[in-house]
This record gives sequence, C-alpha cells and structure tokens, in this order.
Amino acid sequence: MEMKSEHNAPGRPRASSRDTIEEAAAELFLEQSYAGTTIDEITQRAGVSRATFFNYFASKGDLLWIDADHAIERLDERLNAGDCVSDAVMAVAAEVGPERVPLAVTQSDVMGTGDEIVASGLPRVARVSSLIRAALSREAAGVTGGLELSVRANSLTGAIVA
Amino acid sequence: MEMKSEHNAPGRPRASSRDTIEEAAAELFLEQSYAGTTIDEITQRAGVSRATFFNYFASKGDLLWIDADHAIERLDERLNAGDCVSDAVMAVAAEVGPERVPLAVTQSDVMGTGDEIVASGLPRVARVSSLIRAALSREAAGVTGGLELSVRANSLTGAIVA
DNA sequence: TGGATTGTTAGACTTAGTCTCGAAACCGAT
DNA sequence: ATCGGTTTCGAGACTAAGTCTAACAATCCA
Repeated sequence: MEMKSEHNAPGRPRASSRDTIEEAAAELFLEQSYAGTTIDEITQRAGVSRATFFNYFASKGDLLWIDADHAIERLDERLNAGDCVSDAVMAVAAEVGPERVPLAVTQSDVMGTGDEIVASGLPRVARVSSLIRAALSREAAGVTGGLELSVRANSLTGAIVA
Repeated sequence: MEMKSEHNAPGRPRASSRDTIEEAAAELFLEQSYAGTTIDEITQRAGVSRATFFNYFASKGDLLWIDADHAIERLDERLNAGDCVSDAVMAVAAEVGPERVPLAVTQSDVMGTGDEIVASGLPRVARVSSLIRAALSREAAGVTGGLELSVRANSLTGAIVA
C-alpha cells in the first residue's frame, strides 16, 4: 500500500495543480453556473493549461462529484476490509456530514433542468450499487437469487441518495 | 384532440424525413456501433441535411429510445385519461411486447461501457418517475407524505425498468 | 399572383474530449 | 556534472455534438 508517494517519486513533481483547479472551478460555478463556465475559463483562472485539466479529471462533470467520489472510495475500503454493509454505509454517511454538500446539489438548484448533472452522477450511483451488490452477495452466500439481490442493492442505493 | 392533421396543414409538408433518419440510424448502428457512427453519416445515408436531424431529434442519444418514448407517451395518455396507475403500466407493458426491444439494449451489449447510453436513458426514467408520482398523488389524495410518495414512485419505476 | 406559414438547408460557431509531440523538472547512477 | 529514465506540463491540431441564424423551398389560402 503506497500511502502518499513519500518524496522520491521519479519524474517531474506535480505542481499542485489539482487543488488549484478544484478551487477555481468552485469559484466559477458560484459566479456563473456550471453550464455557464467553460473548461477554458477554469484552467485560465487556475493558471494551468487545458491539457492539464484532462490530466486530472476525465470530464467536466467530475468536478461536481469530488466529495462524493472520496466518500465512495472510503466505502469501498470499508467493504473490502470486511465490514458488514449497513455498518459501512452508516459510517461513511456519518463521516461526510451535512456541511459537505456536494457541488452537484447546489448547482442543480441553480440550473434549469439539471439534466446533464444528473447524467454525470449516474456512474457514481452505478458504482455504489455494484459495490453493495458484491458485498451483499458475499454476506448472504446461500441466497443466490440474483434478481432479488439487485433489487435490494438498488433500493439501498436509492436510500443513500436520498 | 388533433389526430393526425388531416391533409390541409399550412406550409410546406414534411418530407417524411423522420422515418428515413430512423432507418438509416438503425442500419448504421448495426454495421458500426452507436459510438462509431456520427450524425453526419446518418444524415448522409438518409439523404437529409444535418440541420434536419436536429429538427427531429434533440440529441443523438434520442435515437436509442424511440420505442421507449412512444411507450412513455402512451403511458402519459392513459394516466391523464384517469386510468389507475397499475392498470396503465400493465397495459402499456403488454402493448410493447418482447419483439420491440429498444436499440438501447442491443447496443449496450455491443459497446464497452454503455456509460453514455445509460446516461441518455436517465431522462426517460426521470420522466416516468415524475408521471407516476403525479398520478399516485392524485390517487391517494389524503396521504401527503411527499417523501414516501417519491419512494413508492421510484420503486415502481425500478420495477418497470427491470 | 402574392402573402403567410412551415420544412429544409448551408454554414459558421462554441465547446467537450482526444491525441501527439516536445519541453520542463525531477530522480539515480555513472 | 552529465547522461538516460520517468513523469508532469503545455501547445496545438483534430473530431464530433449541439446551437444558431439566415436564406430558400413548398404548400395553403385569399
């Protein structure tokens, strides 16, 4: 388990661009809306090039789900560590707290449809659902009803989203 | 209720472009995948201009959900006609039948991730959910528990999707 | 014949996302 | 100090989706 890549990484060191980009994006999303700001503007304010943006984020929509992605990773860790499903979910949910409202929510209020936002969020839901399904199938090894499994997993993720 | 706009519409008549586009797209999606065909190719084969495409479809992804959209509209009609929810859902589901597999499904098998496909499908799910929520709230006028309403609506849509 | 209305088209434009290549910054070893 | 190796950063070209505008074509009605 490499923790933080101490200080002897081969190659050029990162210029701490990631945090800079996140901050610039958060600012601009407040000033103008999400849909109203281009990647060019973000990288321009962050003082990095456009190529660097895609070096850190796979798509523009990823910016809306930074916090959620962190939470999902923690959930994954706990599940892999053998925690039971409900415990892991509650623990992670408690960690995030209400002050950590993801940008996605605040933006969906501002924007008209929020259609693109919800679309960008779908892969996260799918991932959580997949994680929980796997964990559930490990828990109840005997019950092989795949469909019922999916249903339970989906209803759980639905509860989480709410 | 205007049925089909008999034959005396003012203005230029449609050149039956819509069906032509749908057919061309279906062909190309089979030959090459969904992601592998551009809108230019589709309109080229259909013999219409690119602008005309966006005159009939709001986005490329809409092509995958033509059948589903028809079903949704029928569902809407039935609900507005006062049918009870479960009856309307069953009726529409019976209408579609298994031979009418939407392109979305066949394509998601072919493609790698199917991520974009599922994203393009989300608005449909949202719409169905919205319709059902509205109908349910009309049915049980007394129960104002908005959250429980949403939960029931969502679980119903989930069942439909499956 | 001459609007009024509607469908079609061409083309420019913006933006997200991909790709390639070269330069910059660091490492360890010679 | 210099030489590879390795990784990040940046510039620019490129594709493709989607928007927009303004012109053109076909039809109806008067």
